[in-house]
Amino acid sequence: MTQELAPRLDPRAIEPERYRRWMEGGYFHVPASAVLAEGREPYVIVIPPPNVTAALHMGHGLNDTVQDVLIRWRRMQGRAALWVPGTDHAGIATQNVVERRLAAEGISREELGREEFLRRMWEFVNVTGGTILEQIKAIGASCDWQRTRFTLDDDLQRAVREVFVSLYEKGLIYRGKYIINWCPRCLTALSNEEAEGEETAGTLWHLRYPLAASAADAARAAAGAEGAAVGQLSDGRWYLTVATTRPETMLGDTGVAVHPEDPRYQALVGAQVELPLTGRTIPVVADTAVDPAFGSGFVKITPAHDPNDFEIAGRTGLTPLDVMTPDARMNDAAGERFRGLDRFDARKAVLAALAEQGLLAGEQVHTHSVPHCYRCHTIVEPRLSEQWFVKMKPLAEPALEASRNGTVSFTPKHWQRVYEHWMENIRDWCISRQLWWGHRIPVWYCACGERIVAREDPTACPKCGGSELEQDPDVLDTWFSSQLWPFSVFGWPRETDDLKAFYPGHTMVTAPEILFFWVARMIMMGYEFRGAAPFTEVYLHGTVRDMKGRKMSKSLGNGIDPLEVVHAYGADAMRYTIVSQCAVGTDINLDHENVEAAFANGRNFANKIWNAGRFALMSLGDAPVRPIGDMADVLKLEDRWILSRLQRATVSATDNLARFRLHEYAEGLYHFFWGDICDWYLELVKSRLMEGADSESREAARSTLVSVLDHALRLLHPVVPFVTAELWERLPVPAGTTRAPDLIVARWPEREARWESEEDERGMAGLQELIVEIRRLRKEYGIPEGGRIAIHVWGGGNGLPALVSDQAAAFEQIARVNRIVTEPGHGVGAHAVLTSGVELFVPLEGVIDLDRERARLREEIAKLEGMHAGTTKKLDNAAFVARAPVEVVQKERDRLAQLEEQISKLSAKLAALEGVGA
RNA sequence: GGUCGCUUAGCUCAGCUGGUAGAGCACCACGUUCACAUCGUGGGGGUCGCAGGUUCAAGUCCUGCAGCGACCA
Repeated sequence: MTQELAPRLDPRAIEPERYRRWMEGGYFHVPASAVLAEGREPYVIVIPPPNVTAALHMGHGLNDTVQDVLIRWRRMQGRAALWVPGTDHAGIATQNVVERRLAAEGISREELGREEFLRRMWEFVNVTGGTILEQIKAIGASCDWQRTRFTLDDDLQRAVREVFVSLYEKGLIYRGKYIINWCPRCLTALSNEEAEGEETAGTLWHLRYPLAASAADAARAAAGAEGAAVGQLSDGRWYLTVATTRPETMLGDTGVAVHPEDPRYQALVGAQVELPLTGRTIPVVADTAVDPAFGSGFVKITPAHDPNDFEIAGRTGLTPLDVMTPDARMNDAAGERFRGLDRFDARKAVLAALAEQGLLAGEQVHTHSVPHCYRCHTIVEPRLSEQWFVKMKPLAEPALEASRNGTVSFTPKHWQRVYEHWMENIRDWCISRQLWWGHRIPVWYCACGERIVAREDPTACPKCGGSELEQDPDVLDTWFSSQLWPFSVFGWPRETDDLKAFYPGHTMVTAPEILFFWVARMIMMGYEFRGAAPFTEVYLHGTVRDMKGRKMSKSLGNGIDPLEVVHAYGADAMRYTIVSQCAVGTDINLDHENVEAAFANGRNFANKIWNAGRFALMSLGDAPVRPIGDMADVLKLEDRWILSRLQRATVSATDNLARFRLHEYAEGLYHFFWGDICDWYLELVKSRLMEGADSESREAARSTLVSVLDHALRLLHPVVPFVTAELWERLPVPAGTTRAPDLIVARWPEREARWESEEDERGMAGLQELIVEIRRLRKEYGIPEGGRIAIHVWGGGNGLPALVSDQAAAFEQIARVNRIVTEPGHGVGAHAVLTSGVELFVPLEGVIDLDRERARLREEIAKLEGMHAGTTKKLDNAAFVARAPVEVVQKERDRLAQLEEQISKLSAKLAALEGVGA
C-alpha cells in the first residue's frame, strides 16, 4: 500500500499505463443501453473531426483537452458521457497532399486516372490516417474509441447521399450557372466561406473608355455636369472614366453602368462605348446597384468575372463574356494580343496598352479585401460556372430561431449575434468541388438528356431505359458531410439505438473560425433531418498563439508540438497549463521559444499534487482510517476549516465548469490545493500526524486528510487526470466505506453544507494572520530560519491566544516557535497588533535594533493612519452613510474601530520605546 | 464602410451581477525543517489608455477621443 513513490512526478512512468488501464476497463465506452435500458442521462460531445492526415497541433491540444475536461466531469456526475471521435476526409487538403507526393514522382492525377488516383489516396489515408487519433490518446482524451468514425465510412456515405437526394427532392438543391469563387490553383469551386478575404493595399486604376461618335452630344452635355467623369481625348473623341482594381477584366466587359438617377449621366444611358483593346462596342446601362458616390459613378460591367456585375448584367440584359481559362489565363475571347497570359501578366499588358493609347487616367492606392483560397492561399478568381447549390434561406429559419429563443446558446455570448447576423444574411451554398477525393455527387446524366438523382447507383435510365449513364464528375464540399456528423456518426439514416440514445447531443466545443463553415450548418441539418438542434451549448474557445500574439503555424515555424510537451512534462502539465489560461473569450499565448517556461506552471502543479499525495500516503500509514462523518466532534480548527474550504472549492468548481469558466475552475482548485491544503493544512497537521502524537487528534487529522484529498483529487481529475488517478488509487478507504474502482468513474463531489463554517474560517484567518506576522518579524530581524523563538500573544477578545497555546506543536513546525506565552510581553522585542486587536510580542534581547524597531512601528502606524483617514473621510460623508447599504456602512465602522485599536496599541508601544536605549 | 472586441504589475493575462486591485512567469532577500529546490518563507512593483458623465461609491455602468485587433461587406 505505502509503496515508495518517486520524489518527483515522472509522467512517463504513469501516464501510458494508466491510459491503457482506462481503455481496458472500458470506461470510455458508452453503449446505447446505458441510456435506453439503464435510463442514465446522456451527455454527448462529438469531436470536431481533425483532417485525416493531419498531425496534432496545439489547437487540437486545446480543443480536445477542453472536451475531455467536460466529458470527464459529466462522467463523474454519473451521466452516460459519450465523446465520439473521428476524422474528416478534408477534400482539398488531403488531395493536395497526395498530388504533391505524386508530383515528386513526376506523375499527375490526370495521368493516373480517377480510379487509380483514388486507390492511391486510400493507400495513403490507410497508412497515415490513424496517426492523429493516436496522438489525441497521448493527451489523455477519453473518447469512446469503439465509435471512431471517418467521413468516408460507408455509413457516413449513405448519410450524405440521403441528405443530397432528400434536399434535391425538396427543391433545396439545384444546379445553376452563377459566379462562384474559383481557385485557379486547386482548379475547383469554393464556397463563400472558403474564400477568405484579406486586407490588401491594392491599386485602383482609372481607365478611359471612348464613347461612340453617336454619343457626342450626350457626352458634351454630361461633361458640363458637376463632378462628371467625362472628357475629351486629344483626337476629339469623348470618353468616360471607370475605375477597377483588376484591369485585365476589362477585356470581358460587356457594358458600363450608371445609377439611373445620377443626374450627371442620365443622358448617357443607352450610349455606345468603344471598349478599348477589343474592337467591341458596349452599351451604357442603368442599374440601382451602382453607387454614384464611389469613384466616377461609372462602373465597368464584367458579368463573367464579378458577382455584382453578373447580377447587374442579368437585370440589364448584358451578355456575360468569359475571357479566362480555369487556371486564370486569358483565353481566346480576350483577343490575340493577350491570349495565354496569366491574369497578372495580362493586367500589366492591358495597362501598358491602355497607357500607350492615352487611356490610362491615373491610379491610386486602394485598400480592399482580396479573397484567397483557404487551403492554398492563391487569390480566388470569381468565375462563371455551372455548379450545385443549396438553397439556404429555408434551412436557416429554424436554426436562426433556435438561437433567438435560447434553444442553442453560445459562450462567449457575443458569438450569438455573429451567428444570427450570418443566418439573417445567408446566401446559397456552392457545394460542388472539382476534385476526386470526397463524396461523389449522386447524379447521373443519360444520353437522352435525363438527369437521375438517386440514393442507389442507377443501372438504367428510368426514362429511356438506356444504360449509358455518366455520373456527375464532381464531389461535394467536405463540409457537406461534416455538417451531418452529429447524427451520421450514429448510423443515420437508419433509426439506430445509438441515434435514439445519443441524439440530440449537448455541447459543441470548437473554434470561432468554423462557426459558419460547420457549427451553423450542423444546426441547420439537425433541424432539417432530425427535427432538433444537434447540441444546446456551443462553447467557442480561443486560438493558441505565440508570445507575439501570432497564430501558430507551420510556415512561421512558431508552433509547439503537443506531443513533445507531453513527452517532456506530461499530459497533465500540458492540460493544466492550457486550461488555466482558457478564460472565456480570450486567446492562449504560449512561448514557443521557451517551451519549458510555457508549461512550467502545469508541470510544477502536477508535481506539487504528487508530492502532497506522497507525503499524505507516508504520513497516513497502513492503519485503518475512520470515516470523516464519525469524527465531527473531535475535529480541530484546521480540520473544520479545510473541510469548510473544500465545500467552497466544490461549489465554485462545479459552477465554473457549468459556465465554461475553465480558467477559473483550474485556478480556483490550484489555489485551494496549493494554498489551502499544502501551505496551510498539511503544515499545520504535520505534528499531529507523527507517530506518538495524541491519538484522538491524530485520527481526526487522518480522517480529515483522507477526506479532503479524496475530494480534491476528484475535483482536479478532469484537468489533471493522470496524477490524480494515480494517487487516489493509493489513498486509504475509510473503514466501512466503498470506493469506485478508478477515479475516472468516482462520483463528482457535492456540497455538504454541514461542513461549512464561517466561524471556523474567521478563526483560521486570525491564526494565519498571526503566523504570517511572526514570520515577517523573524525576517525583519534576521532570525535564522532554523532558530527557535518565544512569542507572547494576548488580548483581542476573540480567543486567539487560547487557540495558539493549543497549537504549540504546529507553531514549532510552521513558525519555529518553541515557547508560547499568553501574557503581555515586555522588555526588548518586536511588537505587532493584528486586525483583531490581538497583540504579539517577540522577545529579542540582544538581537533587536531599537532604532529599527521604532522606525518599523512608525512606518506601521503611518500606514494604518493612512487607512484610517480614508475610512474617516468616507464615514464623514453624510451621503455615504445615508445612501449606502447598512452592511457596507457597518463594515466601514468596524474597520475604523479596528484601525483605532491597532493604532493606539502600537502608539503606546512606540511611546514606551521612545525613552529606552539609544 | 458595417458589427463586435480589446487597452489593468517588467511580460502574458484574470477581475462574472459597481464597495479603495489579483494570478502565473519574471525580479530581490533568506533558506538543504525528515512531501516537494519542478520547493519553502518574506519582499518590491500598478494615477486599471485619455477626457468627461451617472452614483454615496467606477477597473467594473454611459458618452467622446486615441491606439490595437477580429469578423463581415
